[in-house]
Amino acid sequence: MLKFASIMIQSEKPTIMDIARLSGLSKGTVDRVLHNRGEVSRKSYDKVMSVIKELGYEPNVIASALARGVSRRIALLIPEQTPGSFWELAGGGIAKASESVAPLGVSTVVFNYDQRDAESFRDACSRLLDAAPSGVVVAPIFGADTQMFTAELREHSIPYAFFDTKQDDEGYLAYFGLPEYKSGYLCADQLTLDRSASEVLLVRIKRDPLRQSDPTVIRRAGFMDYMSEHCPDCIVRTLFIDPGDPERTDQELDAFFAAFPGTTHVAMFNSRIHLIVPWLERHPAQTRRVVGFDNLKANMEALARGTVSVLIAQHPEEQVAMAIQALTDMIVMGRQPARRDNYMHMDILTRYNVEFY
Amino acid sequence: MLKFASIMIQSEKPTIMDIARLSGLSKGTVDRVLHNRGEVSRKSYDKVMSVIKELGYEPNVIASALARGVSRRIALLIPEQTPGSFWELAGGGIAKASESVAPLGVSTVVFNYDQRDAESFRDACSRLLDAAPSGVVVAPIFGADTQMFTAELREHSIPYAFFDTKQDDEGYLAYFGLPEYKSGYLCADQLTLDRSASEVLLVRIKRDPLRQSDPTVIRRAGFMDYMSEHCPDCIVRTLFIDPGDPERTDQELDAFFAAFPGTTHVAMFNSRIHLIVPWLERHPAQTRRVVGFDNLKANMEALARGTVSVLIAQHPEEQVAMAIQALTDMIVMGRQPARRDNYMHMDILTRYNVEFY
DNA sequence: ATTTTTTCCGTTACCGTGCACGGAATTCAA
DNA sequence: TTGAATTCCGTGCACGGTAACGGAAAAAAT
Repeated sequence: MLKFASIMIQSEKPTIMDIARLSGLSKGTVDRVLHNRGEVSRKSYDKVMSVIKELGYEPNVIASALARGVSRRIALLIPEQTPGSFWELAGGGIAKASESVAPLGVSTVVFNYDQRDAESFRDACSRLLDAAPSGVVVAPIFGADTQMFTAELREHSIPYAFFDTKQDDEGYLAYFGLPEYKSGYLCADQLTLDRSASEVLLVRIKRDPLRQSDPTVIRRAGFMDYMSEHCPDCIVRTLFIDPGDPERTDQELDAFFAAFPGTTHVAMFNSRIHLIVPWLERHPAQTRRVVGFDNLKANMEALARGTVSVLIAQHPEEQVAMAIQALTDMIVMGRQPARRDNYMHMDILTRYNVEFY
Repeated sequence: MLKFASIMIQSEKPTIMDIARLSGLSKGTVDRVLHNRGEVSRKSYDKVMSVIKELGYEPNVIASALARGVSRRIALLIPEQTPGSFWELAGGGIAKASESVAPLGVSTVVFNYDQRDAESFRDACSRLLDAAPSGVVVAPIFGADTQMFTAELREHSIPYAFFDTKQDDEGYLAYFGLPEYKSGYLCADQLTLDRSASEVLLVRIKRDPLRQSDPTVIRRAGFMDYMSEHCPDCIVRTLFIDPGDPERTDQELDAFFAAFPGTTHVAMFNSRIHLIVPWLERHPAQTRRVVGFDNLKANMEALARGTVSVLIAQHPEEQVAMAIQALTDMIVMGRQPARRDNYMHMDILTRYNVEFY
C-alpha cells in the first residue's frame, strides 16, 4: 500500500484511460470529448469534463503526435530568400523551428513571392490555400492583398500569425516583430552616443510604390523624435538611392558629401546599409558614426571592419521561429499564446560583440 | 497509381520495420543493433547496418520517447536561486527548457548549493549521484571539488555540460558561456563611448577566498587591455565592497569619491551593479557613464531610470537552456553537439531597448 | 407495435519503438 | 550421438492517443 502511495507521488500523469475508467465510459468517448467532435451526450460530456478537471488531465502530446502521424502542416508566406537578404535570415529560423516542431508531428512548407510584384503574392496565396495547411505565418508586404488573404484564412478557420510587419486585422493569432517606433529612437541614441553629431544623413531606398506596408516609416518617426528631443540643433538630411544600381549610388553619395561635407553621422532604417559600405570604405575619414539595421552577413562584416559602428538586429530568425512555435502550440495543444502582440528585443551589435552572433 | 506516387513523394520516412524487412530479420534484431546491446551475430549486424545506411534511417524520437516512458532525468547543479540573483535567472531558463524537452521523455531536477560553502557543494554532488541522472549540467564554482565530481560522472559514463564557468577538464560534453575576455573588452568600449573618460572606477566584491573559479578575472583582463589600447591616459582605480553590508558600501563610496572627485565612469564585472545604484542615485551628477553586467531585475530597473548606462547581458537562461538541449540531444538521439565550447552572444542593454527583454 | 432513423458509445486496429520472454539454431561437452 | 549450454533471433505486449467502424439504445416515423 505504501509502495503504491510512493509511486503515486512520482507524479503519474493521468492518461486517457484513467479518465475513461473514472467516468465510466470508454476512451473513444473521452477522445471525442477532448476534440469535441460531437456524438457525445450532454450527460457524458459533462461527466468527462469534470473528471478531466478533477485529475488535471493534460494530453500527452507525443503520443498524440505519434498516433496522428506527421501530418499537420504550417505554411509560411514570405518574400524570396535571396542570398544575403533579410529574408534569407528568416529562412534560417524556419529551418531551426521546423526541426524543433517536427517531433510534435508538424511540418513546414514555404511559399515565396516577389516583394516587388503583388501578382506573385496573390499567386503564392492561392497555391498556399491549395495546400490546405493547418496554420499560416505571413510577412505581409502588400496590405490590401493580405487583407483578402487573411479573410479567406478566417473563413477556413485556419489560424495565422504575422511577423516583421503587422496588419490591421482582427483575426490574427499572434504577431512577432520589432517595436518600430522604439527602434528608431534607439537608432538615434546609438548614432549620437559620441555627442559630436551636428549634421546627419539618412539614406533611404527608392521604394516601389506598390509596396504598401513598410515598417521603416514608423521607425523614422521614432528617430526624428529622439533627434528633436536630444539634438535639436542637428541638421538631418535625406538621400534616396536605388538598390539596383551601385554605381549610381556611389555618384549620389559623392554629390551629397560634396554638397554637405560636414556630415559625419549616417543612418539607414532598413537592412541595406551594406549598399553604402563600399563608398564609406573609400572615404574612411568622412564619417564618425554609422548605424544600420539587421544582422545580414554583409552588414556584420562591415561592422567587424569598423565601417559600421552599430547594427540594430531584430533577428528575424527568432521572430519567425516564435511565430511557428505559437502556431504549433495552437494547432497541437489548442493553447492560445500568452500575448498577441509580441514586441521582440532589439540587439545592439558592435564590432566587439558581433562575432558571437 | 499516380495518387500513390504523389503520396510517396511525401517523404515516407523508413521505419524500423522497413529495415527489418529489407535485411530479412525482425525488428527485435534491428532494435538490438540500433542500441548495440549485443546478442546479434556479426553477419546480421553488418547487414542491418548497411540497410540503415542505405535507407538513411533515423529513429523516430517521439515513438522512442513514448515507448521508453518519461524516464530520462537531467540533473542541474547550481548555486541557490536567491530572488533577484543571477542564478534565479538561470532558473527561468531551466523551467523553459524543461518544458521543451518534456515531450521527448526527459525531465529535469535541480540540486542547489550554497556558493559560499564548499561543503554544501559536495553534499549536493552526492545527492545528485544518488538520483542516478542520465545527464548533468554544472555551474562550477569550486574548482577542485568539481574535478572530483566530474571524475565520478565519467566513471559512471554520465555525460555532463558546463555553463557560465568552464573547468579545465577533458571529459565535458559541452560548455555554454560568455567569451570572458571579450566581454571585458566590450565593457570598456561601452564605458568609454562618450570619449570623455579620464578617471575610471572599478567596483569589485570582496570574495570569499574559498571561491576558486571566478569568471570576472579574465573579464577584467580584457577590460584593462582595451583601456591601455584605447585610453592610455585614463586612470583606473579599484574599490572593494562587501555585498552583505549596504551601509558600509555607501560609506566606502563616499570616501572614494571624496578622495577622487574627478571619477566620472564606473564599471562592475559581476551582476551586482545594483548594489551601488542607491548611492549613484543620491549623487546623480557624479557619474557620466556606468556599465554593469547581467539582466537582473534590479539592474534593468536602474537602467530604465538612467542610473546605469549599459548592461552587458549574457542571458544565463539561454545558456542553461542550451546546455539542457545539448544533453538531451546526446541522451535521446546520441547526437554529439556541433561545438564543444559555445561562446554565446553578449547583449548590450540600454534604457531604450531594455523594456523588451 | 414494428420499422426506420438518429444519437451515442464501445471496440479495435493502428502509429513507431522498447524490451522481456521464450524458443530455435548452433556449439560444446559427454 | 545425445544432452546441455550458448548464441541468436522472432514474437508480442506496452506506451498514450486517434479515428474508423459498427452496433446498441433511444427517438421518430409508419
